[in-house]
This record gives sequence, C-alpha cells and structure tokens, in this order.
Amino acid sequence: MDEYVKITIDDVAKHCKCSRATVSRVLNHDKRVRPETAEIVGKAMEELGYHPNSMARALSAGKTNTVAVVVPDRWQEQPYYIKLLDAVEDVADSRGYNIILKRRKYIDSVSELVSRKQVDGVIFRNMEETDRELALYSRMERMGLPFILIGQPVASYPFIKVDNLGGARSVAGYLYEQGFEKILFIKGPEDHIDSIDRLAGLKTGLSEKGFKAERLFVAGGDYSTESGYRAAAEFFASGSADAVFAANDRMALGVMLYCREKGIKVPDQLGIVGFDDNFFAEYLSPPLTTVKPPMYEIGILAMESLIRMIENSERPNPRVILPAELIVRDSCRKVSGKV
Amino acid sequence: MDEYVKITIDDVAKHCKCSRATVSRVLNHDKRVRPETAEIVGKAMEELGYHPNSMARALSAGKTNTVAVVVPDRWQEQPYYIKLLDAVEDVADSRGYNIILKRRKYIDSVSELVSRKQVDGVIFRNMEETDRELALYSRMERMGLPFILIGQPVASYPFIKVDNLGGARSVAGYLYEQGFEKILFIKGPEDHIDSIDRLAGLKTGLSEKGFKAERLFVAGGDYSTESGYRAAAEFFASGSADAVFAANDRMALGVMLYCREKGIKVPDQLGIVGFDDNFFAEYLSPPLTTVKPPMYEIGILAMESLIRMIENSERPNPRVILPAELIVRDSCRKVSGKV
DNA sequence: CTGAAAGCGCTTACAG
DNA sequence: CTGAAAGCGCTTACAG
Repeated sequence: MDEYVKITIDDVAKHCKCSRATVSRVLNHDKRVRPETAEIVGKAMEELGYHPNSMARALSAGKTNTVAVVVPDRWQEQPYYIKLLDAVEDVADSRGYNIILKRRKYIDSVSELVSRKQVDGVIFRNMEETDRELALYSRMERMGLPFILIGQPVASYPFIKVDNLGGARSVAGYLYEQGFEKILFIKGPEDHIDSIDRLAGLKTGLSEKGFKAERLFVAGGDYSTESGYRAAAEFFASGSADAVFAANDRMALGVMLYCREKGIKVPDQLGIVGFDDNFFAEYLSPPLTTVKPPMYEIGILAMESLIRMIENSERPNPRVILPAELIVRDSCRKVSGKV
Repeated sequence: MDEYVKITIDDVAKHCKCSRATVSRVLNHDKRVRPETAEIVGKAMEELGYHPNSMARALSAGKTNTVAVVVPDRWQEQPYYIKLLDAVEDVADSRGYNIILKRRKYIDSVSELVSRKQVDGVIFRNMEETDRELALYSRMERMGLPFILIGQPVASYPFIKVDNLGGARSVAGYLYEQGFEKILFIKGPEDHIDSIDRLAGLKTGLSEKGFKAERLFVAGGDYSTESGYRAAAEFFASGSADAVFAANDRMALGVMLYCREKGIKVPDQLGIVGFDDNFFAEYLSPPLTTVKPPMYEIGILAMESLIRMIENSERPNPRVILPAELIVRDSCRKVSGKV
C-alpha cells in the first residue's frame, strides 16, 4: 500500500457516507452545511490526507487563485522591485493566491496566460507602453479580467503611482532650508513623465520659498549614470551651481563620479540629491540623499485592490497616488554632518 | 455578438467537421495526424480565436507546466537572486513553463502547491533547512515530483552549488601574487558550510604558494556587516595583518567601515576581499574585490535540469558544482591602481 | 441542510 | 490516421 494513493473528493464522501457535494461545500466553507456534518467531513479529510486538486477546482469554478505580476526587463537595476514583490506575495499568501512572475519581455506569454484562463488578474509595473501592452489591457478589459497598473495612468484603467511632484517639492524645501542658492536639475529622457513631474515639483517647491527662477538650471540626461556624469561635466564647464538634483539616483551617481574625478567635495562644494532610493544610495560616500518611493505599500495596495476587483462583482476602480519620502543622508547638507 | 464568447475545442471540432480528439491531437503536435488535417484544424483554431483552457489541459493531462521557485526570505539583501530568477524565467519561457515565486517563509504554501498538484516541480534555493523543508523534500521524492536544490547538497537529492573552495583558492593565489603577507580570514556563523569551504579553499591556495600557516589568522563573524566591523576591531586591537578576506561581502563592508573610521587606507594599508559580489561591492570606495557566484548559469542549469526531470521518465540526478570567478577591483591591490 | 446530476474543457486508451 | 467514449476531480444550480 503506497502512502501516496491519491485521495479524491469521492473517497472522502464515501468515508463519510455523504455526497460529494457536501464535501465540496465544507471545502468551500458553505454556511449551509450543518456544523456537525462539517466537523465529520473535516476530520475525514484530515484522516485520509485529502488535498483538493487545484486544477479541478479551477476548471469547474472558473477561478485559479493565481495572478501574474509583470516587472520591467531590467528590474535588476532597481532592486526595490523585490520589496514590491514581497508585498504582493504577503497579501497573496494571506488570501490564498499565488503569483506568477513575468518580465515585460515575455508579455506575449502573459497574454497567453490570460487567453488560457490561467490567471484571475494581472499587476503590471508599467512605463511607456507599446501597442502590445495597450492591446493586452484593452483585451483584458473586454474580457472583464481585472488588472492594475503600477507607475503610470493609462486611459481610465486602475493605477497606483508615486507622487513624484510632492517628492520633488520636498526636495526643493530641503535645498532651500539648507541654504543652497544655485540649483542644477538633470532631467530624464525628454518625454518621460516622471522626470517632468519631478521638475515641476521642484519648481513649485522653490517658488513657494520665493526662490528666483533664474537660479534654477536644467540639463538633459537619460537616466543613465553616464548621462549624469556628462550633464555635470558639460554644465560645470561654463556654469556654476552649489547643488544638483538629478531626476534619478543613477544620474546622481554619475555626478558623484564626476566630482570624485574633479576633486569637488560633496556636499561642501556641491550638494547632490537623487530620486528612487536605489540600492546603492546608502553605500556611496557620502551616502546619497534621495526620495524613496513606497514600494512595499504600493505592492500591498496593488494586490489588495486587485483581489477586491477579482472577488467583488462591483468592480471598484482604484486610482491612487502615494506620497514619497525624502531620505536625508550626507550628500546634501550645507551644514556638513559627520563625514 | 460578443467578441469574447468562449471558444472550446468542440467549437473547433464542429467547425472542421472532425472529432474533438483530432483537434486535441493537433494541439499536442501528435505526429499521427495527417498533415492536411492538421492544417485545416490549425486554420480553424486561428479563425475562431481558439485558446485551449490551461486548467482543463492540466486536469486531464496531469501536467501544469508550472514550477515553483523558492528564494530566501531576505533575498533583498542579495539581489543577485534577480539574475537567478531571470535565468529560470528565460528557460521557462522557451519551454512553455511558468514560474510561481515563493519566499521560504511561505514554505507551507509551497507544500500545498505540491499536494494540490499545482506544480510539476520545484527549485529550492536552500540553506540550513528546518524539518519543514526536509519533510517536504522527502514527500516530494515519495510522490515522484522532481525538485532541485540550489546551494547545498542534502541527502542524495539533485543539487547545484557554487565552488566555494575553488573561489577562495583563487583569492589565495591573488593575495599571494599581490604580495600580502599576513592575512585575516573572517568566518561566517560557526557551522556554515560555505564559510568552512571558503576557509579551506583559502588554506589550500595559500599552502600551494608556500605561504606559512602562521601568517593566516582567523576571526569569528556571522555574515552581518556589524560582525565584520567587530571582528576587525577586535583583531586589530592587538594583532596585525595587511589583508582581510571576509567570508562574505557584508562582513567585508564592515571591515571597510572600520577602516574608514580609523583612517586606515584601503588598500594601501589593508587589502580587503569579500565573497558574493553583492550589489554594493562595485559602488564602495574603493570598489570591493570579491568572488562572484555564477547565478545566471546556475538558474539556467537548474531550470533545464528540472524540466528534464519532469519530462523524461529516466529521471536524471544532476549534482553539479559550478566555478566562481574572482572579480578584481581596487580594494585589494598591493600596487595600488587608480584611485 | 443534503443529494443526484450535469457540466467545466480537455486527454487518452481503445477500436477500427 | 480518426472517432466515440470514458475520465480527470471538482462545483453548482436544481430539487427536495
């Protein structure tokens, strides 16, 4: 006798001298079943070592308890995605869901998961989308399959995003408090909405402090470390500033490398602020002051919202902006702290 | 007429005036079906927009084309796991598999996936296991469900691991070449096999070079940054050395922090080497020389092996050790490179 | 509160 | 090479 003969719902039913339907009901916590019956059945399931077959359940109930999470291809550059996934998994586990991980390059395979009814919903970390993604969104909508975007609003789909504007505004306030007087902002790729918002937030914050617009300079970048280095090199060849706010941490790192090379002291001669709280930020010397998007909270909220959309017929339509926190480290103190 | 009426295999069969069995066969590339028939059916599937229901296939075929990947709870500290996952996903996608991500803390849920026949196999990144994990391994073995361990061999289960010994040995060779004369090794937690192997490799490498054993010192640590700092502080209070090899990068970082605090110049006064090529290694100043485990290769190999175990009845039993590469940076050059 | 029965959408011997 | 039929293991109206 093998320990692993498979036990089905019928075995349990037979054992309890009840019907398969009843067993199914206790499995699904149907309140209509008599408590005593439920207990007997529960005991039998235990004794027999019964585990319901997920595929059978999914097939007949039309629900898989699985969601796909789509991350950027180069998520390695931004390990805070691990926090996002941890959050999603934390709520997934507590609600009995599993998560299938996909990078965006495999979007076609996500599309297959959808077509083949293999997932109940999808969480997309979205950035500028191609027609491929847009087509998938609209197909899912027509199918009535819930999904949520993390990053950018698209059409009227549910989304969660970071308050770039507010984050940058708090940077402005901090720069002002510290007494910086000429600020260089380094942009991301021309059209990138996050970068645009961060610049707008910076401007708003500065003007609130009565900071004159002539003392803000803007240089172009593309989010890469090299572009940050280059922007600094080009700007400082002819211009001057006592603080740099880069639209992301990698460019801020580029500026730091430039300073190290030129012997410019950070923060004494130049204050530097980034955005993202990228993994290396706290390890740089000096550690980088930056703005931290609440990835864990975003993950929690995304998964909770998605489950609500999946399980409620009402279909809420979450559209949320979460605040980002200024993380003060040593790279941008006018009154220089400990070295 | 809704675009999304669901098309089943029967619709395709009807459309082709053939049987459901035939459609199923072309779906599964059964070579017994006449080419012309296959073409007709294929066309019909296309026209009707047919997508086979994965749950139904899984239920009747007993195969899910899904595997679970279990990572450490604190994988955030070691973002090279992203490379591992990318590798696993790359081969998964090319072979038509999906991956369910799980942290070890949710091992019970992995156990459920197994019991409920929701996965065809599991990849475990394993470290010291508790009874929970061991019980799961043995249950899977008895069930005939394939799995593979990444990290440590356990019993006679399939595994893939890094050549810690060889990696440390190459560190020894490098330290010798650079002319270091007194070396401090900082261990991990007492019983940890990786640390033991790394020390053994160091000893082997040094003795091959004729390095006298009296010039090697060993201090205790527990892999944490603080323990590296502490080990250095305690050792250098009374002893001396011109190089430190820490059993992992975090402890090496601790040593660096100690040096920064004490004004000890790295590498001029003290060479430092770590192990793991942790994410921060290249961002430290000076950048940390370390040993890099081939995570991508491990992921590829793990998934390929697992699929082979799943799909072949022969059940190969991969037991593999992959070499780790010395990554030379600036933290340990006797002839100091660029600053 | 419980059961009999149909159905979810496939796969796979078994026949021919 | 193809089809009829049973079966995978559940869920869920429908009755009672």
